[in-house]
Amino acid sequence: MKQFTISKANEYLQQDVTINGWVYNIRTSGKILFVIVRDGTGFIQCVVVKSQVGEETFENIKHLSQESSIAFTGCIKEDQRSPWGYEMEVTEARVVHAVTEEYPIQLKDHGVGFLSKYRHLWIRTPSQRAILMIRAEVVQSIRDFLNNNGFVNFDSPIITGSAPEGTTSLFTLDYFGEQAYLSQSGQLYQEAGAMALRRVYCLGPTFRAEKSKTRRHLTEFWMVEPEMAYCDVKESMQIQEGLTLYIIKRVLEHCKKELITLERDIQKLEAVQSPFPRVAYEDILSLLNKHDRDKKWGDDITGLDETIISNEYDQPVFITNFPKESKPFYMKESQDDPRTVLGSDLMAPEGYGEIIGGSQREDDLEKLVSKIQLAGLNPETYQWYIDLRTFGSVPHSGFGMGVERMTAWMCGIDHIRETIPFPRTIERIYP
RNA sequence: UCCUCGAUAGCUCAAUGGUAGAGCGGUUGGCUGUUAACCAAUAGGUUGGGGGUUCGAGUCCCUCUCGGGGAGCCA
Repeated sequence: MKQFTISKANEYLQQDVTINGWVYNIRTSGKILFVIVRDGTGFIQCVVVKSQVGEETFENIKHLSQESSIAFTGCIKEDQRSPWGYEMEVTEARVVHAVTEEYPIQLKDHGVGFLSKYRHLWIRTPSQRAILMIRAEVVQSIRDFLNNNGFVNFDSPIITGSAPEGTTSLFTLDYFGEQAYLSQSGQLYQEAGAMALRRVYCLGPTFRAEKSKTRRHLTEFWMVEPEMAYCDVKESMQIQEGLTLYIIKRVLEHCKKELITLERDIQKLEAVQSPFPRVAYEDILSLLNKHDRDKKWGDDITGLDETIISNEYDQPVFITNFPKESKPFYMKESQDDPRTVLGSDLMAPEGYGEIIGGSQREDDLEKLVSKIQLAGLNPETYQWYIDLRTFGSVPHSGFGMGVERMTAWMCGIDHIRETIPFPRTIERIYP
C-alpha cells in the first residue's frame, strides 16, 4: 500500500490505495453510492457498490452525513463519468468519525454573513480551498522573487512605539504601563535595515483601526515591504513591476486547477506584460476630467476613478508625481517639481485598484525633521529614525504590496475577506 | 463615522393590515451511473429584542441589536 493523496490520483491508476479524508457529498442510487470525498489535496468521486462491500458497510456509509471522516480503500480508475476524471471503486471502508450533528454548510445557497460565521468550516469548500492555495502561492513567489534578487528577510516588530502615518488608525495597547501600538507598517524599520543589509524586506501582518467597510479593506492584513538602499523611485518601480509579473507567472504555472475552480478569466492574467504604463498624477487628472470627473490639483483618486483608469489601460498602471500634501512625511520631494513627491501607486486592472504604494524616502536630515513637525508628530519618538539621516544617509526607496489585494486580483474575486484564512473586519473577530 | 438596504424554519427566500409558506438541508423509505441527482413521506416557527398604532401586525410607526452594500481613508 502506497502513500496516497487525491492530488496524485493520476499516478495511481489501476492501483489499490487508501484515501484518508472527509465526506463532501453522497448521492445514492439504489445499491450504488456515489461519495464525493475530499482529503485536503483535492476531491474525488468514490463508488460504493453494495454487492462488493456487503450489506453492513454499505448501510454504514449510506447514512454518513456531510464531513464525516472516513478511510476508503479501493482501486483508482479513470472514468469520464466522474466530475474529476478519476474515481475510486471502493472495496473497504472504515469510518473514522461519524458526524451526528447536521452540518451547517450546504452545497448551495448561503449568504456571506452566514458563511463568515462558519469561516472555520467554510474553508473546507472547493472555492475557499482554491483561494487559500493561491494565497500561499502568492506569498511563496514574493519570497522567492525577493530572495533571488538580493533581498534579505528582515522582520519589523509588530508592537511599536512610533507610528509611521499619524495616530488616527492605530490599535493601541498597554505595554507595561506605556502606550504602544500594533504595527500599521514595518517601513521605518526596513529603512534602518536597508542601511545595514542594503536590500531587505518584511512580510507580515499589519493593523489598521480604520472603520472601513469596503471590499478592499481588512483591519488585519498582510503586507510585503521591501526597502532598498542606493535606489531611486524609478528603479523601485522596476522592481515592483518585476515582482508583480513574477507572481502572475507563478500563479499561472502552479495554480491552474485552482483558477479553473474559481472560473477565473485566465487570459486577463496572461495579457499582463511589461512595461506597465507610468502616468503622472496631473495627466491622470486630465484623463479623469475627460470622463466628467471634475478633478483639480490635490483631489484624491477614488475607487470610482480607479475603475475609469483601469478601463482605460487594461494593464497595471503606475501613477506617479503625487501632490505632496496628500502623502506622508517620509516621502522625498521632487526636485523637478516641488509641488510633488517621488512616490508611485500601482493600480491593478479589472477594477482591483491599488495593490502597491511606494516612494523614494526623504534622505535630507533638515527636511525630514521639518516634515515630521509639520505633520504634527513628536520628533523625539522618531529620534532613532532621524538618526538614519545623521549617519550615512543615502538615496533609498521602498514599497508595500498588499498580499490580500494581490491575491484577490489573481483569484478574480470581488472581496478580499476570502483571501485570508480568518479575516478581521470591523464587526467580526470570531471565529 | 456617514449613507443605504435588510433581519420570517438549520440555509436561501415568499406571504394586499385578516389561517405561517416553498425550495434546499434533516429524518424515513424507493431506485445499479449519480453529476448542487431524482421520486415519495415526515419533522421543523415566541416572524432579531423592546415599545407603540389597530378590532386585528411578519406587514405600519419609534427604538435598540446584528448583518449586507457603499462613501471617506488606505495596501
